[in-house]
Amino acid sequence: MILEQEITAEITVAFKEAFNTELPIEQISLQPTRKEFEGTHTLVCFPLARLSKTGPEQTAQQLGQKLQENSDFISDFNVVKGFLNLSLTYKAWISTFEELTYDPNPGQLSSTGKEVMVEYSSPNTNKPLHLGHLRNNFLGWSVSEILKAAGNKVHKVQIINDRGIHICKSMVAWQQFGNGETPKSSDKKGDKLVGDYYVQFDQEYKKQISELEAQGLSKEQAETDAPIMKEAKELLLKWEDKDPEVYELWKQMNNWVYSGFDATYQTMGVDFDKLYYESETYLLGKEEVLRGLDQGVFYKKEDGSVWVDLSDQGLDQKLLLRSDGTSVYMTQDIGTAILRFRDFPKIARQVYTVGNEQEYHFKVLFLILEKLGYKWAKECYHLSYGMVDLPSGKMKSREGTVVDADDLMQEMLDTAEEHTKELGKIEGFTEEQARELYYNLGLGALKYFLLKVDPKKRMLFDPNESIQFQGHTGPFIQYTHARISAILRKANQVGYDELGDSLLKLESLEPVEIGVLKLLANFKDKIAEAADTYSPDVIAQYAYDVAKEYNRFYQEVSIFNEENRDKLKFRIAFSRLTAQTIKQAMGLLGINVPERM
RNA sequence: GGUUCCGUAGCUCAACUGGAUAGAGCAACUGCCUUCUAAGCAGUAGGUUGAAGGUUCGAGUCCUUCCGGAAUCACCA
Repeated sequence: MILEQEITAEITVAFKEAFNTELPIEQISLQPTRKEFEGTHTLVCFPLARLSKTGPEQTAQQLGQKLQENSDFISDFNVVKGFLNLSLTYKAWISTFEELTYDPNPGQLSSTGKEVMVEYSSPNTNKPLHLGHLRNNFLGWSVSEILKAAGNKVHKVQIINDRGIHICKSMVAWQQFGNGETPKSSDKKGDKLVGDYYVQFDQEYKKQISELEAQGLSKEQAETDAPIMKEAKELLLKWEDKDPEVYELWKQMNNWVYSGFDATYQTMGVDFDKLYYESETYLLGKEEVLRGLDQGVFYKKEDGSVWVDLSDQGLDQKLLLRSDGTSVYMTQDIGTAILRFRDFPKIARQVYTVGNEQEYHFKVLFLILEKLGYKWAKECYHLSYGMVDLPSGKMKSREGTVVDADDLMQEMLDTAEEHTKELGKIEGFTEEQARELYYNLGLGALKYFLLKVDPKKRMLFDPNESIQFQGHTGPFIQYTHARISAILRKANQVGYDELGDSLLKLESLEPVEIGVLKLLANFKDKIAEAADTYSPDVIAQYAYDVAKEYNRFYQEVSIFNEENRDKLKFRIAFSRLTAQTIKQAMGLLGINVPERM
């Protein structure tokens, strides 16, 4: 990246000399040279033709000439149409390598001095986590790491929707059908147990509705009259009144869920710095809505419900408080946002990692916060990601097509084990090391699969076709790292792992080596790009490119059979730098890279 | 119906934000293990970028109109 700055600087100078005109830096579009042409960097000269007052091709030609004459690191050039392809001297590449190798903060951009909050996960406490949550968590966690690497201080948080009618449904079902079942007594994960009662509530509810309908009630009437639903609503009221018995049950069932979630989070390898609970923020949201009402930002309808009118923004009217004074989803989110900026007054940006089905909700939320007079409202950002679809379409719990997070992760571990054993690669592994490897490979494959895709886009997951371990996958990249590790172990044994003054004595580089170096030099740029666009897929693609290019080198060039000792030492140091870069890039995705596999 | 997003090889995804002959992986086919790990490497084949217009040196990318799909528009969360 420093390389590109230097090239850009040289171009500016050369342009002025050649055409006697200033070339504004933003006009310089430097891009990687396509592999069918000679060179590594390409300057697009079409836009420059206007300034140079000659054709694009001539511009490129003259500019190339000047660069070659004046620059001590541009060795050659060629022009194809308006494209100026530049080749750099091997010395330029060696000094690039040197810079990277002795970089005291590899993979870490200098501090921006900014604090960022990233919210992700935020599940309901009535259903176990599923495939969609996996994408959400991996994304949010990875974006957090990328933002850190880009020089920000990051707070990872989530809001837990622990309050509301949904949890009351599980409570009612448990009271009616549970016979005092606990996670311990049934040996079930707490979130699964509570989830089962939620399903049971739904079944019972439907049964009661059809019974009532059979008795001649209308559908709407049956839905409100069903005894089990009445009971759930009653429970919610009691909860709001802090009825001790109800509150106790609520707490107990939520705790079951939390311990179940914790186990899942641990397997996923994600964590949080702070948790927010809806039960602790919704009252603040209510206050804010009432304050807004006083200030005339909102208005009240005859039935007592409170609304905001966003028709001047091209949106509709939106309910903020029900006629009975209870809060809705939006109310809680208003409270949460405000509380967060109170807790962390310095945060410059708040990122909400939430599915794209809620785009409208967040648009409205941010507008409301602005109307309430919060200046930071424009710093709120909805990191909207696409759903994970199954071949049959959307996941539907009613149709039993939900892919459970725990099950899927376990399946990945099993597949990893199967593959590894098939390949006969666990010689000399202890039981524990083998298990660790299966975990790293299984989760690596899963995380890579979910993160390599542009977050904004919906993606497809076919449960019948297991996630690949070959090709453009996590294990491919992990494998490259393991191979390099083997080389480094050997180098350490044979004693060639010190670079010494070998770099000074090198007289050439292989094209593949330059290919890898060019990629390695891009790492920080990629981090910046990924941070700017909240896109772990940029890093995923990058790690793949590095691994792919290194494998080419590995195949073409021998390390330990190299007779020239300086070359040999360089290749080892070069391999080490590659491994380090792969490790860091994969680390940003939450993927561990093994030393052996 | 209004709004927003999407449509690229048989399948899953890219394309440096308007740049060269649209690239990878999987699946298919052909080579490469007595040499640092073949979860690898090299190659063949596969495309009218949903369609038609337009903008310009240049369009998968921007504009218009169609076609097809998704999300959203609740006193649900």
